[in-house]
Amino acid sequence: MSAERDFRKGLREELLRNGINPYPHVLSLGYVPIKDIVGNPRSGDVVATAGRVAGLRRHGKLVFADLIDDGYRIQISVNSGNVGNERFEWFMRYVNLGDFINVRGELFYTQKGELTINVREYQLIVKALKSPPVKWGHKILDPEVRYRKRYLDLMMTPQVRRIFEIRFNTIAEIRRFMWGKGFIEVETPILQPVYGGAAAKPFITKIQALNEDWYLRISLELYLKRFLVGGFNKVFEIGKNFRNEDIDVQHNPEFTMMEAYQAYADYEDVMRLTEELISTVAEKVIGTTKVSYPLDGSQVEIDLRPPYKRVRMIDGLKEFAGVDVEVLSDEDLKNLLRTHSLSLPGGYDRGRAIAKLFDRLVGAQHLIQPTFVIDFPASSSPLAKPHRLNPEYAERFELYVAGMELANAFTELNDPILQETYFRQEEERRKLGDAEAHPYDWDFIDALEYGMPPAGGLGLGIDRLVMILTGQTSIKEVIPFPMMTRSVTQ
RNA sequence: GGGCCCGUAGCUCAGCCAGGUAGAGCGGCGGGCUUUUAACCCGUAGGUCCCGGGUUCAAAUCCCGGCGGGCCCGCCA
Repeated sequence: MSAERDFRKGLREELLRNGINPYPHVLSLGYVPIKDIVGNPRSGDVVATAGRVAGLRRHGKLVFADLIDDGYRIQISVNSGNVGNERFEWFMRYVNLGDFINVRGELFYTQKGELTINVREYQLIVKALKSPPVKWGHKILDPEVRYRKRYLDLMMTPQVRRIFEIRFNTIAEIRRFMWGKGFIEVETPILQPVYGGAAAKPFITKIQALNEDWYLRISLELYLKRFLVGGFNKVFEIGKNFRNEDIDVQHNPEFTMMEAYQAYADYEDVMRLTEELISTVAEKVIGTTKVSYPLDGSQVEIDLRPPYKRVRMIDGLKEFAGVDVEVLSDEDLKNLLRTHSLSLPGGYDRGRAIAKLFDRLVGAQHLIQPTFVIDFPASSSPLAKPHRLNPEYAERFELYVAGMELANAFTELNDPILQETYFRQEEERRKLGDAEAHPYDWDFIDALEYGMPPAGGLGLGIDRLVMILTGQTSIKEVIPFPMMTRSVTQ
C-alpha cells in the first residue's frame, strides 16, 4: 500500500547487505547540540552535530538540507567537491527526508547569508521508513491525527512543541515554588479501596492479588490529609486524577492536579498562597502575568497579578444574576432550578441549589479576570470547615479564570464527628440517586479521630492553568496524549 | 443524552446539489541542475472515494444504518 515505505525498507535492507548498520549505536563523528552551535556561531569553526533531515534541496552536485535537533534547526550543505563524488551519490541515494544523520564540517555563511555547515563527513544514524507527514513548515491540520499521533504534531509544529514546553515548565515551577515555601512533595496511592475528595464517578478496577474491586483516585485529598494526621505540616502532590465522566473541551478523564495542605493555615492563607503561586509561575514560565485568551471570538487580556478579586457566592449571585438567595424561599429556589432546567440528583437541598445556580448563572459567563468565589453553602462542601461566623456556609473558595474553575480550596474540616455526619448525608444522597456523592471513608474518619491539625488545603487544575498560560480553549491542546476512542486502524 | 458539520491519493482539497471511465497541487519515485531554503524544470507511479445495506441499467454522488473526528448544547458543584 505504501510504495514509499517499501522503497525505504528496500534501502534499509540494501544497507544491511552492504555491511552498514542503518541504526548504529554511537555517533562516530561527535555531537554538539544544534542549539549550542547556532547560539554562538563562528565562521570557520569545525563542528559536529546530528539531527533529523527536514528538507532536501538538490542542485546537481550540491544539496542543501535542514537538520533539526531538539527543536533547533541549522542548514547543511553537501557537495561532491568536498565529500567526493562517491560519497555525494551515496548521500543522495540513501539519505531521505526524516532520516537522522551525524555530520561534521566547518561553519560558513551562504551567499544569502545563512549559517550553514559545509559537510566534510557524514553518517546515516537512523533510517526512517516513513517520511514526515506534511511538508516541513506546514502544520498537521487533521485534529484526529494531531491527537492520536502527537509525536508527529510535535515533530512538525514548533507552536505545539512550545505549548508542551510551557506545560512542563509550569509543573517544574510549581514544584520549585512549593519547595521554596517549605512544602514536602509526597506520593499517595492512585489505586484506592475507597475513593474520595471530590464529587465524581470513579473508574473501577480489579486487583487480582486481593480479588477485590478498587478504584482509581478521583482526587488527592484524603490521603494528603492523612499526612497531616501523621505529623507532616506542609505537603503537596502533583499527579493524575481519574474521573469517569465526559470528554469535552474542559474535561479529560485523566487530568493533572496539584494539591497542597498546610497545618495552622486557613482558606485566607490559601488564597494568598494561590495568587502568589499562579503569578510567580506565570512570570517564570511565560515572562509576564498578562495573558491573552480567546473568549467569544475575541482576545481578552487577563491579568494574573495579585490581588485577585474576592466575591462571596451569594453576593456574586446578587451582583451578576440579580438573584438574592437570602430573600428567596425554598420554593423560589426550586422554581429557579426548573427555569434553568437544572436538577439536583439525590434530592433538593438549599445549599446545593445555591451552588448550582451560581455555576450556571455566574461562573462561566462573568468571572473572566481571576476571582476567588468564597463562602460556599456548607451542604455543598462536605470536606470543608463551617464558616467561623455563620455555619450555614463553609470556608471554601474556588478560583475562576476565564470562566473556568482553576482551583478549589477549604479551611479543612478536622472535626471527625462532623465529618462523619457529612459522610452519612452523602451516603443518603447516593441512595437517592446521586452517583457522585462522596462515599463513606471509614479509615479517613478513624484518622481524623487521632487528630488532624487545623489546616488549609488547595487543589489546582494544572491542565486548565496551562490552557490559560498558552491561550488554548481545548484541554486536548495541553494534554500530550488526550483520551480518544480506541482506534481500529492498523 | 440532543443538535450541526466533516470523512475522496502520504498531505491539503476539488468532484456530490443535478448518478455515467476518480481529479489537481504538494509529497514519492526516475532524470536534469554547484548557493537553495514551500528551490526549480521534465517525466512517472500512486485509490477499500470511512464501513455496511438499499434504490438504480449504472452510486464517490441519492436513501438508511453504523464507525471515526470536530464544534455547540445538556450533564459533570
